[in-house]
Amino acid sequence: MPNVPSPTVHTDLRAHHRKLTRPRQAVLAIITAATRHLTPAEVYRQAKVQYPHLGLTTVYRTLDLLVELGYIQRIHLEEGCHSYAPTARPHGHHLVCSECGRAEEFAECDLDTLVRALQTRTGYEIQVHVLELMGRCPTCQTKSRPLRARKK
Amino acid sequence: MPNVPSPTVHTDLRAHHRKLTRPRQAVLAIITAATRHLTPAEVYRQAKVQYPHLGLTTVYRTLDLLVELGYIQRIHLEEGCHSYAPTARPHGHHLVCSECGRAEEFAECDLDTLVRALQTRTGYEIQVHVLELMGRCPTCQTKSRPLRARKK
DNA sequence: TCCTAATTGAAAAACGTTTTCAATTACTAG
DNA sequence: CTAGTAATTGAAAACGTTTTTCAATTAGGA
Repeated sequence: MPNVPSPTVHTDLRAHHRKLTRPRQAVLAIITAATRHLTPAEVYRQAKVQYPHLGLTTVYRTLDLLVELGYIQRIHLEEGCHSYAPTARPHGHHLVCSECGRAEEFAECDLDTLVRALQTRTGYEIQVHVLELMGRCPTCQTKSRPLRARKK
Repeated sequence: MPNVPSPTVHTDLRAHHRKLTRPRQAVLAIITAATRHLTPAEVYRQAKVQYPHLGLTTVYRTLDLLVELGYIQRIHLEEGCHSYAPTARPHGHHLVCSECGRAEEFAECDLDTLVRALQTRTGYEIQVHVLELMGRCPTCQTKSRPLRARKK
């Protein structure tokens, strides 16, 4: 049962003189239903099932569009930057293990106070923040501390 | 006045059977003196002044090495992922204007509570945090506000 | 139903990054 | 100080990802 695009998306698109095409529906269905962040290539592969004629170029363009409209957000990971995730889940920050690359996601970030103070002091209008934490995950802590962890 | 590599780096390298070569010295001088994050390409351009024969490949390799040794850290920004910044200066955070690229630096960041909570919850040993804020600086705010900033 | 602007996909170009490899270089042992 | 060796180098090529180009197609308002 293919995901029916929410009426809101439809309306939003119309408001911007954009069209709700079949390729877009396919991309939308995949990315909004995603339980984890997906790379454009992953979205492409999955959305092709629903609409086999889909082109990769269109996936990129649609993801851009959805970010613009605020339906999804672009996130940055250590390995192969640039994944996308539905905005529904309020914005995820990441805690990344610097040894094995494993990552945990967390939502809370108590930056409002800081952001407000900085806005006042600098006059900037702060729109986005990127917060990344790095450390060693429990598993890597148990392994002997690696003197020379060479990446293959 | 070319930056003399700190004796510590020298020692660290020797301990790992690595060499302190001229190309590495050039990269080291640039990245450790950087007042803001630099992309590999920027490091390349700047380090070439000191050592014109430098190759881009070597810049990538040296940056990797310095991250491994903990002298610099890789950070992720919205535009053109992957920049590097010296770890030395205990964390300077940046507030970057997304229009003109101007950046302010700030030191305070009240993440201790968050960090402690996350350590408890996830079992990670959190070592580093990167916090970047983006917005519009006062000057750019006075310029016409872009209703639909289309990326060129 | 027609018209037009928006959208599409394929191919090619443009990135940023990594790999390969023969030549060079810095350190170490003698 | 010199020779030997392993680490390092840069150019070129390979790579994967993202963007651009462009003619053909399509959705939705008139």
